[in-house]
Amino acid sequence: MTRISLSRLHGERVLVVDGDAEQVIDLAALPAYVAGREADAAGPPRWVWDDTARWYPSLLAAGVRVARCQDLRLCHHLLRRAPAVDGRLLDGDGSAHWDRLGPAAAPSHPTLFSADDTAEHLRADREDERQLAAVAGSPEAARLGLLVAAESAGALVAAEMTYAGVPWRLDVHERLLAELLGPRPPRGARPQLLDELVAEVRRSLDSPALNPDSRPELLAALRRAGFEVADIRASTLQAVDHPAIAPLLRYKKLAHLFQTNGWAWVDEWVSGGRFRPSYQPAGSTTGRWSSNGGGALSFPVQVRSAAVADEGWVLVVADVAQLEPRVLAGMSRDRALARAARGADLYQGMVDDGAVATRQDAKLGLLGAMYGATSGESGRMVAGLTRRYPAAFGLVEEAARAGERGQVVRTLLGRGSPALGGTWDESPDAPPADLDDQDRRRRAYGRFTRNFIVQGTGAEWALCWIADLRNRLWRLGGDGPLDARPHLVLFLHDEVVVHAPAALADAVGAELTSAAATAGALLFRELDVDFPLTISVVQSYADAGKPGT
DNA sequence: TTTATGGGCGCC
DNA sequence: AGGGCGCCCATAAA
Repeated sequence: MTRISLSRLHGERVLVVDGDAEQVIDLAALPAYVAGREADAAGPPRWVWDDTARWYPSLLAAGVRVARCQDLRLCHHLLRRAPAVDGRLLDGDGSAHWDRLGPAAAPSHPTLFSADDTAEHLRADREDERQLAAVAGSPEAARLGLLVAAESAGALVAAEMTYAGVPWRLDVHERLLAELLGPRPPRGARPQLLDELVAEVRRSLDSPALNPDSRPELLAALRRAGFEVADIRASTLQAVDHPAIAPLLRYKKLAHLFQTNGWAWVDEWVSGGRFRPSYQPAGSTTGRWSSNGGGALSFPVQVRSAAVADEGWVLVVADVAQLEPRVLAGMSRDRALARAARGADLYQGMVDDGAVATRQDAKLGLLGAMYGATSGESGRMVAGLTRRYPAAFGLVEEAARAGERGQVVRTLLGRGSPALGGTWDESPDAPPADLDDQDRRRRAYGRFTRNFIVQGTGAEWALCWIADLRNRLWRLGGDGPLDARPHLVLFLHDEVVVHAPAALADAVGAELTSAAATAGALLFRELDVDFPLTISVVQSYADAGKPGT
C-alpha cells in the first residue's frame, strides 16, 4: 500500500513524500491533493503525519475524508513503551522531538498550524521509516502492526466525531435546566431553586451564613447539630437523621448539574445543534481514550435526553455486554471461560457452567479478580473461581505479581505499562519512604498492572471495533460529506452511538454486529469468544436500553 | 494574586 | 488494603 507522508514546512507549505517522489505544495492546495489521491484507482494511500488532530480537522472542514493514516505521535509514544520493541530503532535524526511531542491543542477552531521552530525536525517520512523498522524488527511484529493501525484509525474516528458532533437539542436541555434549577441566573449567581435549597439547609442547621460547598463549614454545622461525621460524601450523609440532610443532598446533586452541564457548559460546548467534545485517543495509560474538553466520556445520564437525532434520522446505540471479562477469556485463552461467554450473559453462563451459585457471585468474583479485591465477599469468590477458570484468573494474578516485582506488563497487542516510579506514580521528591510505604506502593502497582492488561486489551478490542465500523458505515453509503451519511458520534469505552438516516437503522445494526465479530477475530483468532451487543434504535439517547451489568 | 492539591462526584 | 479517567469547587501554598 502506498504511504504518503506530510510534513509541515515554514510558511504555509507542506512537504509531500511519496516513495522517491518529493514535492512541496501550498497548504491551501492540500485538501484537493488529498482528495485526488484518495480516489486513486489503486486504492487510497496511508497518510503519514505527525498528529491527526493537527491535519485532519481542516481536511474534514474541506469535505475530505481519508481512509487510512499513521498517527506518528501516538505510535511513537506507543512503540517507545512497548516491551517488544527495540528502542534503538526509534532513535535517529530528530527523534528527541518525537519523544517530547505532546498532544495538539484541542481543535476548537480548525486552525492550521502554529508556527514553531520544530517543523524541520518533524520530518514525517524519517520518523515513519523508524517506526516501520521498529515494528518489523519486533518478535511481535504482527500484533504491533495491528495495534499501530488501530491506534491511528482511532485518531481518525476521534477527529470525525468532533467534526460531526452529537446532535444536541438546546431547547430540550434548557427546558430540563429550567425545570430542575429555575430560570437561567445572571453570571456568577446561583439559580433560584438552588438558592431556595441553600436557604432551607441554613435554616434547618441554624447557620445563616453557611456555605454548603465548604467541607469545614458543613462539618462544623453538623457537629453543632449533634452529628459527628467523618466526611460529607452523599453516602455518609444519608445515614444522618436530620431535616437538613434531604435538601442538602438535593442541593449537592443539582449544584453538580448546574456546574458541570449547566448553561455555561452549553455555551461552551454546544453550537449549531451539535455537541462537539474533544477526544484524546490513548489519553490514559491503558490506551483508553480520555476527553479533555466537554466531558464527552462522562456526560451524565441526566442530560442525555438532549441528545436527539435529526428529523428523519435515528441514534443507533450499541454497547458490549461485559467487555472486559470476555476480553480476559480471550487473551488468557481460557476455554472454559470462553464457553461461558457464548451468549448474551457471561455471568449467567458461569452459573450454567456450575462454577458458581448465582449471577451476582459470578460478577463479584470476576470483577474482584480484575481489580485485585483481597477481602470481603468479592475476595472470597475469587478463590473459588480460580479453580474453575485457572487460565483466566492465573493471567491477572501473574500480571499482579509481575507488577509487585516492579516489572512492566503488556496488553495482548503489546502496549506496555508505564514503569513503577515513572508516569504511573509520579511523586518527584517523595519523602524517604519507609518499608511499609514501599510495600504499599508495590501492591498498588500490582493492582494497577493486574487491571492494566485487561482494561488495555479491552481498549484494543474497542479500537478494532470502531476502526472496522467506521469503514463499514462509510460503505453503507449515501452521497455527500461525512455527516450526510451514517456516522459515529460518540464512543465511550465499550459503547458507541451512530447517527443514521432512519431507513438505514437495521443496516447499521448489522454492521455494528459484524464489526464486533471482526474485532474478536482480529484479537483472538480462532478462539471463539462472543461479543454480544445490546443495540437500541432511538430518537433520544436517554431512551437507549442500558442493562447495567 | 496565581497555582497546586484533594474531596466529591460523574462516567466506563 | 478495588482499576481507569475529567471536572468542579474549596482550600492551602506560593
